[in-house]
Amino acid sequence: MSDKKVRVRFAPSPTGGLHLGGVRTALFNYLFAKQNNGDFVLRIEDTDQSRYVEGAEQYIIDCLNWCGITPDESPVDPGQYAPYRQSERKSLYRQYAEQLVMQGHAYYAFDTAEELEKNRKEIPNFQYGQVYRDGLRNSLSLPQHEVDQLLANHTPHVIRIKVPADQTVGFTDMIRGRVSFETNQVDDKVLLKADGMPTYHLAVVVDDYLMKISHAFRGEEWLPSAPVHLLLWEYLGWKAEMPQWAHLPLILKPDGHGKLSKRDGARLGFPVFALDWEGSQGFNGMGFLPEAFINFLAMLGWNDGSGHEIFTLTELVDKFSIDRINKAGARFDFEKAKWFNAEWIKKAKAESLKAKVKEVLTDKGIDVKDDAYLITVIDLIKDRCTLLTDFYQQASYFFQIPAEYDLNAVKPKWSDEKTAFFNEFISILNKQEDFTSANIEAEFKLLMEQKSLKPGDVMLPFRIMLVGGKFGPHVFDIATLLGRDETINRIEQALAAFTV
RNA sequence: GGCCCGUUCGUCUAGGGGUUAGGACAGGAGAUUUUCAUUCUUCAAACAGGGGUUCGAUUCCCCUACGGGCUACCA
Repeated sequence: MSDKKVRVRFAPSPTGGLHLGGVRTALFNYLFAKQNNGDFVLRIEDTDQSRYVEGAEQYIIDCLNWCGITPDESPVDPGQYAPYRQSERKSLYRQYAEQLVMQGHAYYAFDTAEELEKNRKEIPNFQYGQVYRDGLRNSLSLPQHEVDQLLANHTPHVIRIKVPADQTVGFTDMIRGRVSFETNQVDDKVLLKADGMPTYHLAVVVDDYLMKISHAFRGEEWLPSAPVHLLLWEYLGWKAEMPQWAHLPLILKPDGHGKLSKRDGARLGFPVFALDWEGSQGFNGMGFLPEAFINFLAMLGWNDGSGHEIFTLTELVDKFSIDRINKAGARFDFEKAKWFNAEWIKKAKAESLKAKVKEVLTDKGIDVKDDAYLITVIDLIKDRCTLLTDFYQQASYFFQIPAEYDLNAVKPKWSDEKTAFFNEFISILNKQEDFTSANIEAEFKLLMEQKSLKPGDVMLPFRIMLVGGKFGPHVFDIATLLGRDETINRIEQALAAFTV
């Protein structure tokens, strides 16, 4: 690999969209490529057209872009090895499949789906391989003239790899080390389907070779099919150029058993997609910062050993190392994901949050006119927001009078003295020259003492008058920001509501 | 069933032949803030089991158990 440029490919299937595991694979691919000044290639795996979802391809690109990952080569930005959609490379695959047949490493199989179904049902541990292939309808078992006849008649058929007997094939995984398989356990996988499309097995080998891929990261679920790929690299005569593989640990369900699936999101109330997809809300829509999303995804199965957990994409590129990727699957923890987001919001400058917060507020019908005012508000409240959507609850009262008050917190203990206090406070505010937080607070406390009231008697009511509830930053800071007129207005409105 | 991969607090993990087995999230308690958060302090919480190897194994090896993945003309 030293004399070869690093080229890493990410090959998502557009049939199911991009979920958590997919984005993480993309991320690790990207980190490794960038760290080695290599290329990050996006190849779209649409071999099964029947399951293709309209718009999926653009969705994948949007997801990567949202995460800050830009492919060096992709269907929209092709490089010298274009095209990058498998469906557009269809003609390439047949010749290699036929070549394998010619060399005796593959064969034509004419069995129908029903016949195979029947065998699988009736024969325990049936697999299309060396044990049963002679009794099935293929170019190995049938006489040559019959095979020629079937082919001439365009009888539907597939091309299968002929897996050899009694061999051990193995490779060194970048994460797991030596992994090996007995060929006797491997079945004759289909390489070319009856419709002429390649299966993943053929396509991935041919494309990785033609696109000069040097390293390939994929999910652990692919490990069992590695021997087929190994054999293919060997039979095609490209063994020396086979990429190095890394099989990533799976992301598991937060509860119960198995790998994380789309249904888990709906069931447990968290996103499994980066962006909204097929009617389910993504991390973006739920109020996650892409920086936080990437950060927490990277830490799911990897760490730099320092104990640090907050990293930017750039830092990740710098620190990333394959040997620090874990072997075991990681359970997805939404609480931890939210913690990452809260950390990123706290860390962010108000200015960089502005556009996103504005969008959240606008969606809720709040018209933000003054950007400088918004910046001040964001600085005041961002430490108490976990998701971007929290900015609505935390900021709305800076822009509109509370729609309702937490009356339970004030009404039971309300008294005429308190009404008098606030009426008097209004007239003080009217006369006050400097409407600063400190001044208002001083006046408030002075009046409080004159009236022999305790802070507990009037501080909370004042907050509820301005905010509507028991939350938010220092109440006098809020009053200053609202301004004299609005503060007085809110006291008056609330007084009316409290004394009904 | 067969094959492959894995196994440290509830979760994500650090560590690695001799450690009080460390951190983070979540949880408990407290301080600060006369709101809610933030922040800070603090508590509880783990090496799957059995055999080896060794003066000594959580760490290395084997077995078992458990978990996961694959076993399609899906990826």
